[in-house]
Amino acid sequence: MAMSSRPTIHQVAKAAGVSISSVSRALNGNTSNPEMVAKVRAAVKQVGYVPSAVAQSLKTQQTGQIAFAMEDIGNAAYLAMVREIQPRLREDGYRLLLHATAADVQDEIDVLESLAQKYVDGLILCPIRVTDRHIEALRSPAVPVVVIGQLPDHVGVDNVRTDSRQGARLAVEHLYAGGARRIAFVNGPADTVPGHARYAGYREGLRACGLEVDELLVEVGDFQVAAGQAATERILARTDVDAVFGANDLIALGAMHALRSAGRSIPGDVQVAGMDDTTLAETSFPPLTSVSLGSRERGGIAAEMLLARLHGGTEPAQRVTVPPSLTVRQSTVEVSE
Amino acid sequence: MAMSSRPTIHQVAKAAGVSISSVSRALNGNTSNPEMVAKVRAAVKQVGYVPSAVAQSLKTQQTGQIAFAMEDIGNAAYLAMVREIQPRLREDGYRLLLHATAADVQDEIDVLESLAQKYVDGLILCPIRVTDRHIEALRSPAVPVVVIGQLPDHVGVDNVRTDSRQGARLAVEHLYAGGARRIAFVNGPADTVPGHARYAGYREGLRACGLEVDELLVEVGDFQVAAGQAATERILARTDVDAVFGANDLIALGAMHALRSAGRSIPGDVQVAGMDDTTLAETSFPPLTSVSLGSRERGGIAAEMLLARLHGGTEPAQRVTVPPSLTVRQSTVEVSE
DNA sequence: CCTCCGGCTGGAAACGTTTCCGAGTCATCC
DNA sequence: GGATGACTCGGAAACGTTTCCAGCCGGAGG
Repeated sequence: MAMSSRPTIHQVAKAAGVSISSVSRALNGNTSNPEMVAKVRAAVKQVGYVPSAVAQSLKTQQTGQIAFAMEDIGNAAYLAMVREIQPRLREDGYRLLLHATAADVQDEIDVLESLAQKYVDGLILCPIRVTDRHIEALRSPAVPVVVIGQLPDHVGVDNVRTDSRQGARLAVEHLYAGGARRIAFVNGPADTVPGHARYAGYREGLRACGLEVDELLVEVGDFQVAAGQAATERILARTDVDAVFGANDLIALGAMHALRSAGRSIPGDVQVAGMDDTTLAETSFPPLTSVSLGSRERGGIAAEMLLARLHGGTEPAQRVTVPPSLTVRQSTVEVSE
Repeated sequence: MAMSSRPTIHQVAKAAGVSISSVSRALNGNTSNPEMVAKVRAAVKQVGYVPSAVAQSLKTQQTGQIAFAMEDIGNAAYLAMVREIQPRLREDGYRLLLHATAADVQDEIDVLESLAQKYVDGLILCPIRVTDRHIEALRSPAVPVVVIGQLPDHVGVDNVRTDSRQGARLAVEHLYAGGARRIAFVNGPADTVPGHARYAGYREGLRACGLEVDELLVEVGDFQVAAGQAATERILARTDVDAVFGANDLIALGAMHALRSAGRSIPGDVQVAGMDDTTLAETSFPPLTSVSLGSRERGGIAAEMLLARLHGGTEPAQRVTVPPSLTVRQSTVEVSE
């Protein structure tokens, strides 16, 4: 168990009868002498040498690691990103470090500040809120950072975002087209960036359809199934609806449960739409119409941007916007034109 | 952007007018002189010093990182583990590294062998198959390893497992108690450890209930919704069933879709049960009865075991078995006794 | 034949810490 | 008052690599 410590490059050098510099060169392909390479290879195998990643990092100033920080990996949107990011990074030989911040601002700041420890070569960050302290910490990060999500214009950081406001509007318009006139909205916390944008999109969509905003139709909870269900029940208790738009798929799922319990059929009596287009939407009953915010795509793009920086890209900070799109399934009424 | 490199302990020493050893001591709490500490703190703030994690690692031989390797983070069972593991590790100051092996044996071996690079202090591994090469690589790992899943007895590695065979049996017996006599089974790949065990448990359960195994009732796909749906359709096309047991929740969800399409009510006409007791089971319609294999719990235990090793635990390899339990929801018939 | 040049090799200096060890300071105790 | 001890601090070695540099050798050219 407590083996003597692993062999170092010195033992290899001794076994091969050459200097450590020659071993290093042979292993890193900086030698043209095939004999030397063979000798070193043999010695490596003989002593069972594996280079120390830490020592290499110290010398080369690269760790081969990239961090991804988000609220909670349990959230399907972040999950989709991870599933896209990890393989891409791996392709380029990077390992992935996961930070779950639990939506704690201090945690996010900590992550940003700990970058100066240089334990990773780069960071992909999904802040749920953007505070002044975030902006301050993003001013000159110790390593390249890509932010996924909304960000004030003046922050000079690579950024990939979507337009969830526009997405919310799409959903509302679709529900309207399907015949809905009393469209309820169940939101997540209003003081989060997504919560704010989705609410704005909801109102915008109503206005575009010529409908008034009726606060009786709006409820807030968090971004979870139970909250969606409870919020929908509150709405049903006080007014009539013919559609419910959930600020994410979990909320919409909760809404479906509440509606079913109240004896409403979907989409016959009430249409339901969600947001994020996660696998939950595909597999729910009935399958849920959902606004796709391109999570996978955003993850992939963020990874590409970060890798480009790490490969020496030095152009000014980029910004990419992934447009939302609507995936229509059976929880809403589709109008063929 | 390309700032001059971050200040080192040397700049701090110079700024404070003391030696680097004093700086190190002051920062690590090995100094009793408060003046010295104050002076150093001030200098640190002044030059904006943050210690290099890499250099510290090299010197202390610890990285503060732990790896978790599993098939696919998209799998809800692994997700549950991660959500349990990450906060626990974080409590003790460890960062989490994620490896998704895509069920590739070579990948898993690579992870094990790369441990010799010492880029992490420990590993939690969820192998989907256990080959001789696994066992060989586990013989004397460079850092402590905890395996989640079945493992031959003679492998001297900390191990936390569940009894999915027993779990499958529980499900079958529950379906039988609810009145089912033709209980179909939709499995994942039979050559995986879970696939094998669950099939064995299914047969065992039937036998315990005095039922015969009818191969017409058994189908195999992979552990996904679509496969579960397709497999269920194949079964329905050739025989009658009054219950379907899916080898995981995704399969069971697919089965529910297939049954509904075929016009069967759940649980009236056909009962359905799944396995893993993921959030999907809670949120599906109707909520899915599912066998819990204690994923969260196993993750937590694995984390504890690993941390115990890292804190110097030197007792022989432990094995913990988490018993399966049944979570009954509306997709099956409960018999009150 | 001597010089110059190019290619390999080995020694040594980094990378940024922690920690061992010896030297110095000060107070205490005989 | 001098020796002894307890403490603190600075220098230097170490952790395991990569890479610069100088030296060596052989071959080619004058």
